[in-house]
Amino acid sequence: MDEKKTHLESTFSKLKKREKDLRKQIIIEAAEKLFASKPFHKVSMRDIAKEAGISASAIYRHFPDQKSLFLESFSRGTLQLKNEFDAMLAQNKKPSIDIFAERFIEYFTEKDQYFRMMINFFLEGPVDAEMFYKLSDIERTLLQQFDEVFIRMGIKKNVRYYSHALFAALTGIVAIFRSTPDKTFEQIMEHRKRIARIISILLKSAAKKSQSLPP
Amino acid sequence: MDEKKTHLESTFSKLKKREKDLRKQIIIEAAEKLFASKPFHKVSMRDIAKEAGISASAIYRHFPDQKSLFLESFSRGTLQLKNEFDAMLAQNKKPSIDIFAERFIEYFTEKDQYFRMMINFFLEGPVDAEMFYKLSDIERTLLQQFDEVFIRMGIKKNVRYYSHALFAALTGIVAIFRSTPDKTFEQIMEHRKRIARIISILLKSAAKKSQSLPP
DNA sequence: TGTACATCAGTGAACGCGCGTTCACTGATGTAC
DNA sequence: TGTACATCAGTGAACGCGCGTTCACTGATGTAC
Repeated sequence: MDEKKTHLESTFSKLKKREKDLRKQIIIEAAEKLFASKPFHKVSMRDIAKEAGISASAIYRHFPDQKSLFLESFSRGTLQLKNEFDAMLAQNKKPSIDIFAERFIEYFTEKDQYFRMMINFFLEGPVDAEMFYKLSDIERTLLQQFDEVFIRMGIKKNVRYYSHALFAALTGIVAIFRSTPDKTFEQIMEHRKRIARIISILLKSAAKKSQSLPP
Repeated sequence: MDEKKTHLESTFSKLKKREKDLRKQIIIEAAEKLFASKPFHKVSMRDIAKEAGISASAIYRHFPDQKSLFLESFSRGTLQLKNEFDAMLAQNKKPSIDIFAERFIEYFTEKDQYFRMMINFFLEGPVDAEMFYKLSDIERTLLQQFDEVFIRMGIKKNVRYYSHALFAALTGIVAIFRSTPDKTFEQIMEHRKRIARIISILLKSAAKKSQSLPP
């Protein structure tokens, strides 16, 4: 009886929690939509409220402040790529670095908001310690996944340098080749992938050489 | 007599022009100093005025608005690198791409303000047509200089792709590897150069292969 | 079943702030006669 | 040499605006007895 009551209570509070999460999700999705159309530091709480169909003050029932909202949006956004890379690593014993590079490009070309956020955090420094840890964590995770691919390709020395070179090059590619009035989304995507392929092929051939060298 | 008068007038007005330019320079240097310490969109006209030792409204005697001031600061800043690259190209018939890559890293590591500005313009889009042309011009010039180096190294096909790959990689390197409390300026510089060297060596070896292939 | 109370998402007005820019003005310097 | 006028860098107050956030309040829903 007592047990049953606890059980009911717990499912009930779970439902409530889920509802609350859904409300948060609506706000985050509104923010995300706006981030896609303008620089994220120009997205105001009033903008987000309007997009979500609520008043600005209501947002504060769900997020302590603007910074937390932005950060949560960003970490939800990038978590997905991390998960995809994990799945790719689990599925394929010896994956090629090409497909990781290509997926990176695809992902951040489609979710440009998050890319711009990432660069902004890099360039302007994180606002506080919490942000710093969360961002460092995301970066570290991506680099470790690249490391893993290079290790499985047989590289034994200086794996970190390969990962750094790849990560930097991919980031630069997305930063530089951007849509202009005379280029379509598809053309940008294609060009980014082409340049990314050049880099990953070069890194792969370097990796093969390093592999055949004596330890 | 008439001629002499004209001559005098012209040197006089030249003097006045120089004075005016010096005043502008003082304001730009004040802005530049502030850009080094915080995100440039957080640098206010009042900040700049205070740093320059004048009132905010006085700035408007020299620049029509904030955007023009920022743009002028940026284009003066990047012009220097363009000139250095021109000199390097004039001095050496067959320069190596390494030294261009290294100089790029050095330059933007020392003048991080301009790097952050450049990235910002890329990511958030130029404010108006004038800005767009000025920025496109700077980018095009840098790419052409890289093209020239690759051409002199003997590459005949797809030169543009090499330049794009290099430019993107270098940009990514400066964007990603940044100072943290536990890393000194020298360590950052060293790491950036190391990763840049990996990229430029890989591109160089690819260039050599492409050179030895039949046309 | 009915009543008093608690909880909490949401509202709209307001606060306080910093911003880019404008405006009327001052004072120094140069120019015309 | 003296006087009236023009030019222009610079000043400090003010304007108008948008921002993040707070506050007193409402109304719906659940809880206790």
